[in-house]
Amino acid sequence: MIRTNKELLDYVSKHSDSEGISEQIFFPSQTIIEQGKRVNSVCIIKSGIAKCFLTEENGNDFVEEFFGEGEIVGEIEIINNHVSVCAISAITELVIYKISVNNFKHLLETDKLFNQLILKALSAKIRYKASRHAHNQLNDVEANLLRIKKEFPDMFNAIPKLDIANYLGVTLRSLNRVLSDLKVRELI
Amino acid sequence: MIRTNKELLDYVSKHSDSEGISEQIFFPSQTIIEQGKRVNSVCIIKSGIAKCFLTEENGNDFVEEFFGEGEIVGEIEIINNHVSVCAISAITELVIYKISVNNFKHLLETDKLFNQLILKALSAKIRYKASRHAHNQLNDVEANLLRIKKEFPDMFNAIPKLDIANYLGVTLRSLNRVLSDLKVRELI
DNA sequence: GTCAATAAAGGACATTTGTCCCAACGAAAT
DNA sequence: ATTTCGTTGGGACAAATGTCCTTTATTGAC
Repeated sequence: MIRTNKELLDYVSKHSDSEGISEQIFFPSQTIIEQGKRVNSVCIIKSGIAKCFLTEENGNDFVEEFFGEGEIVGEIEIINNHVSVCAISAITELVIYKISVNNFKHLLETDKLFNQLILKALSAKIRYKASRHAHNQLNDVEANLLRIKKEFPDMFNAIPKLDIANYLGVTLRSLNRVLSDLKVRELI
Repeated sequence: MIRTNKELLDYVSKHSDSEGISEQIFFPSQTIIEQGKRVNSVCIIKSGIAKCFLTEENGNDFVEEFFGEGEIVGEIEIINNHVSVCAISAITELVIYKISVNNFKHLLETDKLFNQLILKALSAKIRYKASRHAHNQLNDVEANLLRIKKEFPDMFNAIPKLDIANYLGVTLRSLNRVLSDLKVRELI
């Protein structure tokens, strides 16, 4: 449920003393990337949890993913030269490695290992999006909830309920209903 | 609604006389890639429409995307060295360019332009998956249907209804209900 | 030509989820 | 101390979607 990318984190922390990589701290609820805006650097999470989400015209949010250590954000926008489709904001306190656009492009072109790590990171994102959304669409809230709870039993202590509801694509009311029902049936 | 990638198609057709690229024809309902199996070549669609879908344990299908000219399949599995999460099958008659695993890896490492085209193709897949699934989760069937109908007005003549229902993540019954309701209200 | 399999259409009812409320609690600000 | 606001919890009802079943064409296999 919380995506990580250890290989990429290892690479970046080994190169973190280089000139092109800096560190930055964000506090809970701070925004790292805004939806619909141009991205001016790529970020890799050193520690903490962030949410990647999308706000629809009607004001509803959908949480695409929760990102943990080693996950990268902003790379898609730079590769495709587009504004961001999603917003990224900190859930816990967050430490990130920041790479400028030019540095990122330069690494991608000159560093074979980095290029491969990015290809792998993109492929991994597609894989888990595919299976996650298929599950989400094909099962009811209870099944989806039990599934993520299994992956991350402590989620309710780490992530606000509204974010979890938005990750499941349902209202907070529905999440609460399913939760209290599971408690009655002693399944949770 | 039907994804295409003109840039990639141009590249591949220019190189299609090289030794590493062959052509192959598939007929409607034939399988190009099986779910859960190792992939032994990358395919780029020259013409026709294919569906990329995932079958859950309960037997239900979810259609991830419809692929048209220039879309690539199998690259994710090779980059991440995994079995396929999805299956690919032909909806119309299909002509594909086939690149062997080794040739694909070789191109990725030695041809800067090809490398960039693959990075872009992966990023594009993530972008449209993100916005598509957010819409799907946050709106009802009617809204989702009208949205794809706008993109591809002729879809019901090109794609079986069950596939469209599985793309929307609902049952055929629900799709029919919405359709007849729209007809009554003369919105379709 | 016949038969099985597949696609399409929809009735009737059950279940799931959303909407609109109201209420309690705790954290942070004044 | 009071106020405000975000978070949590849930009742009552409405709306959306699923399940199960029946029917009608159509196509392809034999």
